[in-house]
Amino acid sequence: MTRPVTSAERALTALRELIMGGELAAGARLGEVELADRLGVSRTPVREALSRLAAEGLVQVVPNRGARVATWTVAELEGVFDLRAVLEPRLTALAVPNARPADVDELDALARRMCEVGSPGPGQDLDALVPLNRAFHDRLVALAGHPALAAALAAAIHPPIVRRNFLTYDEESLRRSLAHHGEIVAALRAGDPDWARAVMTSHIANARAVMVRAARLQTTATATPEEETA
Amino acid sequence: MTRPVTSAERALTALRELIMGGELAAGARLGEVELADRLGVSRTPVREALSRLAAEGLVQVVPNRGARVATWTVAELEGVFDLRAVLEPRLTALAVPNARPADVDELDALARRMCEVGSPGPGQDLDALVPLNRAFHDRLVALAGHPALAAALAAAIHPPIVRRNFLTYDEESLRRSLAHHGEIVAALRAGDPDWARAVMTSHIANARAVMVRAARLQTTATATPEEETA
DNA sequence: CACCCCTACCTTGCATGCAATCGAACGGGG
DNA sequence: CCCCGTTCGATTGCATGCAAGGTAGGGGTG
Repeated sequence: MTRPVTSAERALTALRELIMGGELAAGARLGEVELADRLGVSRTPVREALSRLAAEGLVQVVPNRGARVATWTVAELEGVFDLRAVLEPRLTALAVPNARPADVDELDALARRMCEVGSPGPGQDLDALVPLNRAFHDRLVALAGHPALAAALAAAIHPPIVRRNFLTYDEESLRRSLAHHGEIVAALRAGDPDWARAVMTSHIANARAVMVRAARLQTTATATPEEETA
Repeated sequence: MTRPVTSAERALTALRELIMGGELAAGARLGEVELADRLGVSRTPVREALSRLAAEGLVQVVPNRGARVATWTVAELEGVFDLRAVLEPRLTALAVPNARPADVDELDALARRMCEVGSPGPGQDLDALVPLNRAFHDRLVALAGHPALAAALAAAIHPPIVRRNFLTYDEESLRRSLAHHGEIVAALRAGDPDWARAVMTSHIANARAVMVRAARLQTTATATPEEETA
């Protein structure tokens, strides 16, 4: 997570944010000059960013025909959650013996903060939840100390990632999800890998149910393919 | 597997081959101009290829300081095999219901061919084994019909992939490995996912033992860090 | 003699220009 | 009226030029 200093990296992160944030709709055309203007750089770093995003699976590039924001089907989304259901519990269990008290405290803080901004009431801010959630899971991934597993997870998740994640959670599922984070912290503190693994399994299953339902709604809602550039 | 038509794609595949084939040693410096000359293109497609290879994990890029062929430790290699031990058996089991007789025949042909060129004797050709093995596993991945799992696997494996894979197999392990391919074909024909999964689990465990041993030998042999460009 | 600084070269990073390719609109023929 | 060939426009793909940053080597000083 180094500060992007080169133009290419800025373009990369900016584009990622644009796509993940939903500002560039799925299937939207990504013209090089247009993006270059928008980001204030030349086409070269934009091309590099598009290339890397294509490798990540966030955009699809057809030679001589430009790039588009990647789309995914409900089946693909379900596949991703199948995979998360296998990998993330393992990863969580691996994190348990590596978690030092300071690490657990950090995760605890994140979990509590998520409960604050995620609970219904005046302080609710669902947009703030997304980065907190990423921070929580990233921290957990780092604790597992398993680069290959992390790479596999990143490769599988990046594409259909939780685009505008928590906006699709119903209240009950969201409460469950937030509770899971707290329970994972508890399992870490207890040093119980099996417990942590089980909670994460529930966590993914819960998320899966939410996302699949949302995807179904979305695809039926936008049955007519839309064509927009921004 | 489309024929690379653009220079960037040719550079990408060429570089991959160069690295995977061992012509570019791990840690070797990858100068843009040098590679451009070597591949007969300009620096632009080379840069793009390096970028994408960095995303794949085959090379490491430090801003303003160029790219090097990625190196990996024994621990990382073990991590990769941990992951394969989880993912590939699942994937194999998924392939079972999707495998049509024609597909099984194709895999059967590959397995038999591998036995031919892999068995000790006058016809032995270990170099020919590598592409056959890749074809076999790729075919299996395709049959599973699980893009996310395939992406995760590719992300995890690509880096420390089977570089000059079978050269490190001792005779007994190689025989086991070849037998596994045949047995997987049998499990597919029988339509038994559990059988297929079990064989693949053994297959990965066997490969793991071989690769880890080879990596240990190699790292102790080249204890002094070498610095070479080609 | 060791350490530090300064300079010069090399490499990367980015912008821009030109050629090739693709898509679409237009006109002609069936 | 519909279909096909052709031309024009737009966009990508690649090469090259220039500037910024980094590294290595040499000279000077403590």
